[in-house]
Amino acid sequence: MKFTEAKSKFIQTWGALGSQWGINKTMAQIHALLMISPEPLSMEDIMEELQISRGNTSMNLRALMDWGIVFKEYKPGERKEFFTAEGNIDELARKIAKERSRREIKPTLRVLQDISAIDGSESSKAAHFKAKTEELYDFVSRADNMLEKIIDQKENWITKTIMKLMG
Amino acid sequence: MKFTEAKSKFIQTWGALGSQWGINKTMAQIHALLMISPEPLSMEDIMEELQISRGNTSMNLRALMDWGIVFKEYKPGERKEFFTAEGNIDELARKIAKERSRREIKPTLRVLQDISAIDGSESSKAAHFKAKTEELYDFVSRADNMLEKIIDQKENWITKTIMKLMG
DNA sequence: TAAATGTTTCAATATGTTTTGAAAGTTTAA
DNA sequence: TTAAACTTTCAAAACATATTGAAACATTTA
Repeated sequence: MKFTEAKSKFIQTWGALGSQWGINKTMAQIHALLMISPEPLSMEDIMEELQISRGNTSMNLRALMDWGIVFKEYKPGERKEFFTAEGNIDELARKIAKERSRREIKPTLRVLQDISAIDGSESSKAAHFKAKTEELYDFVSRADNMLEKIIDQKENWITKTIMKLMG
Repeated sequence: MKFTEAKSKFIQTWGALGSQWGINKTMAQIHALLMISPEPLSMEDIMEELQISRGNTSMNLRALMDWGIVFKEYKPGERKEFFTAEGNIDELARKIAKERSRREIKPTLRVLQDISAIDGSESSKAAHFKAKTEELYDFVSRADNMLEKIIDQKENWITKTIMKLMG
């Protein structure tokens, strides 16, 4: 396979993966492009490379910066803004895990806690509901704790975690 | 909060969570409904409760059965088919993790392996690309292994994993 | 066998999301 | 201060995905 082909395949694959995980395609593609670029890229570069509009590029760069996985850079003598992706993959994964926990798991836990507070003696259906949602709360909350434990092992967390699990 | 309100809130929340994770809303809602129902439900029951069409119900029930987290049941004397959700939450999580690994992580690994096989000596850009995709392959493959290790601890895997991580 | 009961399929439609591009906004340099 | 260089915003348009519902299909019972 040629470099250009491999590059395009990588960007497409990363984009498709993003969609499956609720991240929009362009956002994932911009991230892919920045990740494999040895040099910071300008907005123009990105637009040109991915053939997308200025507005689209701008909005998705902002979203990536909100996630903390893309950074703005200034080059001396250049008025344009340049962008780079988090280069360390461990760090990248930690940031994504943290954000998803904050944006999705934590709010879900709050809802589960709220609704499992209903009166279970009202009916047997209510009792079953209460039991199930409590069980779910318990599970999700443990899973979230586990996630935190794993990603809090600053360096080389994947390797460290596997080691501990094998012991 | 009243039972009916709590129930509807649960179904809505589960549906929204599903969308964020690339699972369609109705599919997640049907699953939520079955999960909190003490009795198996018929297609009619589901249509009525969620106010959705027969076709939609049928397709999403099939998808849930493909995932192995909803089962078809027959009641003696009844001609209709009834449906139940996997009742054990640990088992539910294991099945979902397994399926996502199979459907998404494994194919991504194959692509990463393919594209990181390019000739890196062609240019410094190609070299950087090769290095990055190799690094990514390495990481994703370790993460997938970790996931497998975690979910292979049949019972109470969440608790077991936390214990090991604390030691 | 035909009628009744039930399920699946799929083209058309509705709904939801992303993308565009031009206008408005911002910053810099002279 | 004004013009030039650049970025952001947002309504409209394009695109993608989910949903409907009626017809086709399957199974059971009489």
